[in-house]
Amino acid sequence: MLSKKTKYGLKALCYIARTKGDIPVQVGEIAKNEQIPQKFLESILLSLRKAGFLGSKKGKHGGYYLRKLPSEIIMADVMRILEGPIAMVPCVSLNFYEKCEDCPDEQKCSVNKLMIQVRDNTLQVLRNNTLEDLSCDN
Amino acid sequence: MLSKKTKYGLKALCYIARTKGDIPVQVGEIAKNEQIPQKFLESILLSLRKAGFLGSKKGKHGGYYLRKLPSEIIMADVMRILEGPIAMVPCVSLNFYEKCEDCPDEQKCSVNKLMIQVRDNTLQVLRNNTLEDLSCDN
DNA sequence: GTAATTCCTATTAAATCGATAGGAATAATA
DNA sequence: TATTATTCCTATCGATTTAATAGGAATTAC
Repeated sequence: MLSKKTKYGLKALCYIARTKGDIPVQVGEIAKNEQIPQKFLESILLSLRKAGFLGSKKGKHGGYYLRKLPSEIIMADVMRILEGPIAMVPCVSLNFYEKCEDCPDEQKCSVNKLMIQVRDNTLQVLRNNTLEDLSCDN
Repeated sequence: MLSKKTKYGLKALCYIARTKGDIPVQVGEIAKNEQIPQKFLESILLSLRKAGFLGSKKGKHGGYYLRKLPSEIIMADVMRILEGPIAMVPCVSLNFYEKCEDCPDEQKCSVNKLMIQVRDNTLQVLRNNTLEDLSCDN
């Protein structure tokens, strides 16, 4: 299941993407319009900023803005920051690989084989979708 | 992330599938060979039995056996029993649909659109893989 | 210097997951 | 019939994760 963090984060990115203004978008405004707990959203946008997707301006009239074009923000990358590994088991994760302690031989593990397929298909979708594709204009 | 329940369940199904004998396979044997807590495994096999994948025999020399051919046991169905919904959000789940309380219009929700694609691609894999395909023979 | 905002850390509350406990029901067999 | 071995069932516990809240420091506009 998708965490609320990820869901909120994606919605916030969309919100920012469709705000065509010069001034940064404030957390309070997003929280209000997207019905997201403000303090929670603060921490989410902070991590998106640290990951390089967002820039911020502090103080009065501060807020967040995109640091790249929506078409350059790949969903796979966003998901990895917000949700963590895309793979369903660490032993098939490309970016968060970990060996399973209970599995003597990964090559022969049936679960491993299946989850590699799932991962590849999920990745295909997430790599081909950018923030622009989410049609945030509605 | 895949729950241990699902992982254990899949491994147990494989174990049973590759046991070519007339007598049912006992929980204790599977637990020992696959390094799964026995009591936990009991409850997992019980749910797989209730879902119709396994049959059981009680009492001495009892155990579990497959009720279908491995080639007839679809991974998507097993996953739904063990792991729950395949979709990452309830609003795009085919078998466990639920409306998002925070989303005014599903048709226009950007997260919804993305997750439908992820679901479809995941389903394609899980529907095309059966217990037989997990190559449990190794 | 005041108000408004991001930034940071800590804490709490709730939910879920993984595992355990204890025993009832059932069946084989000596 | 008694004993043993197994599935079956319910309840609970502990740990972890998730979602949300709290409080205030740092920064900036005016």
